[in-house]
Amino acid sequence: MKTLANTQKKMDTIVNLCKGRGFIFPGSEIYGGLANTWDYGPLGVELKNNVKRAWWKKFVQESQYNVGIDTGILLNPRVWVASGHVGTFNDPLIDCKACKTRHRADKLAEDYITANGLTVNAEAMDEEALMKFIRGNAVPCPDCGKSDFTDIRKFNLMFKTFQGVTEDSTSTVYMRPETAQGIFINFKNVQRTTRRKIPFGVGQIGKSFRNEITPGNFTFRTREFEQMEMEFFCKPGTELEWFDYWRSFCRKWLADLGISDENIRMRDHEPEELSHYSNATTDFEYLFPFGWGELWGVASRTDFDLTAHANESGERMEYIDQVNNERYIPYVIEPALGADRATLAFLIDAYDEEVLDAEKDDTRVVLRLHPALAPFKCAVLPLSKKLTPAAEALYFELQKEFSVDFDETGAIGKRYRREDEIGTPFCVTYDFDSETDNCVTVRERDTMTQERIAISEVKNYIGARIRF
RNA sequence: GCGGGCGUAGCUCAUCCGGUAGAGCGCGACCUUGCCAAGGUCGAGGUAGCGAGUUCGAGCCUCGUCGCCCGCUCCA
Repeated sequence: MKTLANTQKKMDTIVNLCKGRGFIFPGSEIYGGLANTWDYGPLGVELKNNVKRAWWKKFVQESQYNVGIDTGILLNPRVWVASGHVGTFNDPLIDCKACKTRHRADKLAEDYITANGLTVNAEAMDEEALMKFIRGNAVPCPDCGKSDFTDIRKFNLMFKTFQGVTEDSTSTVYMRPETAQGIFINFKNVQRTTRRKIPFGVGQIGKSFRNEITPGNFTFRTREFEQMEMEFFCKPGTELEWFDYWRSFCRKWLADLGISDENIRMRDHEPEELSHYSNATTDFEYLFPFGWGELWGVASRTDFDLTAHANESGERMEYIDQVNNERYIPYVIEPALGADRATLAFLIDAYDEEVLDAEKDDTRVVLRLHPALAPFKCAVLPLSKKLTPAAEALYFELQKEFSVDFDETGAIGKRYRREDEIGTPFCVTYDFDSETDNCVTVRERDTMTQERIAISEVKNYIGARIRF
């Protein structure tokens, strides 16, 4: 079995499969679309839900440490002051009128100051001061050398909207750019109500919004996206042990769901690359057709967030260890995974083209998805339309247990192919003998092998094979 | 925002010099077959992105507009 190389051609193939079979559609299509928005279709929503379910199962349901939460997309704006998003998500941008390139005004000023050995501080300048400095010193454009810039425009990476019916500044709220802060601000609520002792974690799945300047690469980078994040609270000094623990845990989760080892790499951030709040960060990168892209960021965030919220809100964010009679602000390990990216990675990794007969140009397209992720767990296929009523009875029965497809049109081989293409791991064929022997043929996607199974056993047979 | 490309059926595309739209695949029905695609017959589906202009006549020429894609700027 040869896997198609991860090329742009493969990306196009995946996008077409997604559009053609109902995994992912371009957003707002009948209105001509809306750039970089995507809608999950009937198969896509099953796949993505399964990815989320698989995450929740391992990170919350089965975890001895963790619990779940679901917090608001709209939070008090001060949350974002505390987290630093209001400050750092505002980049002052200007365009060079001569060569039409775009620059960050603060960077321009800073570079000019360094180059000319000046002693002023660009960081301390506000918008107006920056503009004055750039115009006053005729700071040149690094691309064309001229000094002819537009005014500064603020580019806020947070989506802004208004709470209440009046659009005045006092009612401004932001749509969260990450789910993490909803967890931090509920740290005390969760700890108190669950009576958890450190270490423990809180997981959350939900949408986040970032006004990215350059989205793209299908669902890899979109302005509206879904995250699966966990904040794990531990005692200061133990954070690097837990950092390693959760890195391995994440790695195993990916492997267990069938992601190819050679398509995953772990990249540790260099000290100078680390965010201001982090003392260690590892990116899990997946080899997408467009190159290595971040899939999962595992960061040791120290006590940055809880301390920031303590300062901004005036609330104490300490944990009181009653056994050892000590109190401290916990350190945090954060594994943050994009649900859309993960879904895309699973799709790409599962995609396979199997040449069955080169001469006849006969190629089987197979999505080798882990059965737990597959949109349909099985398809019920009556061998003849005459058998539809009896096959339907089985279909309705199985549907109570898991998602099942039903297809009565076309040759049986063609129907197998259709199911292969959408990753259905099992096909249940109801034939003329089924009427008398009460058995059906269960055909497997990966091996194309068949087994005769009693109708009463089908539910258990498949049920046992789709578990994760 | 700038530069480039594109917009005809669900998909891929054709339509020669402007003469009121066609194929393959896919889809559906029926027949045939009856466990691994492509058999036969029939069929559904298009205001050529939208608008204006030129012309006797525009998918094709001109202008505008909308949208998408690719690059660049940027991405705690």
